[in-house]
Order: sequence, then structure tokens, then C-alpha cells
Amino acid sequence: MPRPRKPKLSRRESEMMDIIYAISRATAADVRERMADPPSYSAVRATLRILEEKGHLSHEQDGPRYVYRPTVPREAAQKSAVRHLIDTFFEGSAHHAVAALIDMEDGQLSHDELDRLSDMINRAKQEGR
Amino acid sequence: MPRPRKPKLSRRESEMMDIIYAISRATAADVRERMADPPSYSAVRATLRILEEKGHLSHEQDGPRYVYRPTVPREAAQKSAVRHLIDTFFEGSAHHAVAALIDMEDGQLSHDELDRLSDMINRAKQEGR
DNA sequence: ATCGACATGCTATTTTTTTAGCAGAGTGCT
DNA sequence: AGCACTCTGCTAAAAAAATAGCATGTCGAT
Repeated sequence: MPRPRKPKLSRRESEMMDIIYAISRATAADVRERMADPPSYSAVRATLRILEEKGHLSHEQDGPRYVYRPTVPREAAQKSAVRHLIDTFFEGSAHHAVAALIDMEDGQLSHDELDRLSDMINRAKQEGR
Repeated sequence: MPRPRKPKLSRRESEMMDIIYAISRATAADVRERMADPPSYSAVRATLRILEEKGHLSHEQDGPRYVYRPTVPREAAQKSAVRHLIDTFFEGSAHHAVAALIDMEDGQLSHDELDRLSDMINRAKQEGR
């Protein structure tokens, strides 16, 4: 498998990638809008161009403007993000992570949501047998 | 609340912070050891010093060497990391995240672990009432 | 007490990132 | 057509990050 060069992301770069993953696809303006402490519009575009060069984004034209989207599908990126989170903060154990999540969102998760989670777990039990 | 200056982290900096969170406390050598594509020992130390200046780390002396630990307690950092992950990849919903986790780790979660999760959920239901 | 193995402090330099600005092109409205 | 607006392309520059190297200090064993 000839892996394409995907250098690690710089601070601004990952900030932008995160935004784009969050909203799936975005124009330069979209991205800038959501940045915490946004640089000039121009700076945003420049960075997007670099991200594209590095192979993290691709764009399609929508009328006059570029709409960027990740080259790595959301789901895949999701997985490695989750993996990384678990490794850094939950001793590599998904179980710990789920626990922390439920705990952390205590009161934020509605009763219905909790029910749905129960269902999932039960299903997992079935399958895991 | 007088904001402590905590500028955003650069690439290397967050790489190192992640490592330190993963192992709770670390010397320069520990950190370097775990870096994917490590720079010189010297470079690692320099970055650690900067992280300390920025207020993300503090060190204590252990014999001849410095042992660094995060100033922000693991649990707090955990929370914001999780929050961020959820926002970027799970439309801000913890429920989605838990679902993905259970799904993703299918077969990796033992029956016992699943049971424990059920318990947690039930407890959450009680409290949330 | 001296030596070797490691540590740190610091500084200087290179490299990467981040940024802004200007010129030109496309769109759409009047 | 002419104008206002919004894009992009490109370039140059400032700022931040990453790295290496040397001087120095400490610990422990011989």
C-alpha cells in the first residue's frame, strides 16, 4: 500500500480540519466564521490550499467558490480520533471511555437516550455471545 | 475569573501533552521515547520548558531529573477533550458518541464490561429522575 | 577525587506556520 | 455595458515553532 504523504497537521490546520469535519463540507468563509480567533479571510484560504496540497482536503467548485471536504471519510477520521482519545485519556480501554461519557453527561442524557443505549448494549451482548 | 494565559498548543506541544496525559507524569526521555518521529533529546526538553512557561506543565525534581506533570488535572482535560471530540465528530451528541463507541469496539468489550455499562446506565436513569 | 553518564540552562539557527495584500476573474443586478 | 461584490491566485513578509549544540552541574561508582 503506497501511503500518500500526509504530514502532521499544524495548529491552525487541525483547527480547520475539525471544523470541516464538524460540518462535513465548508467554504473558506464557513470555516472562518467558526474559528475562535479568526485570522484574515486570506489567511484562511491560504491554509485551506495547503491542506489540499497535503492531501487532507479536496474541493469542488460551487458557482464562484470552492467547497472543501475531507479526503479521508468522516467515519475513518472519527475512528482514529476516538482511538487516540481513548489511548491518551482512558488507558486504551473503550470501557473506561464509555463509563466516563455516561458519567460526564449525567443529566444531559435524556431518559430516552439512556434507554436507547441500554438497547445497544443488550444487542452487543447478544452478538458477542 | 482572571484568565490564565494558555495559548493554543503547537503540533509538537500537543503531541507531548498527550503523551504526558497518557502516562500521567514523564521525564524528557519518557516523552521522547514515545514520540512517533522524535527530534533530538534537546528539542524535547526545550519544548517541555516552553510548555511549562505556557502553564501547561509543572515539574518536580526527582534526583537529577525533572518529572513533568500537567497542571490541568487529567480529569478536566479529559472532559474538554471528550467535549471537543463529540462536537467535531458526533454532532454534539454524547449519545451518538457512546453508540459509535460500543459499535466500534464490538467484540472488544467483554460481557462483563457490558454488564457494568448496563449498571451505569441504570444508575443514571435513577438519578436523572 | 576523579571519571563517566546524564541532566539541565541557554542561545543561536533553521524551518515551518501564519498571515496580509494586491491583481485579476466571475457573477449578477440595473 | 458598467458597477459592486465576492471569489481565487500568488507573493512576500512577519511570527512562531522546532531543532541542535555547547557549557555546566550533579550523581554514583571506582
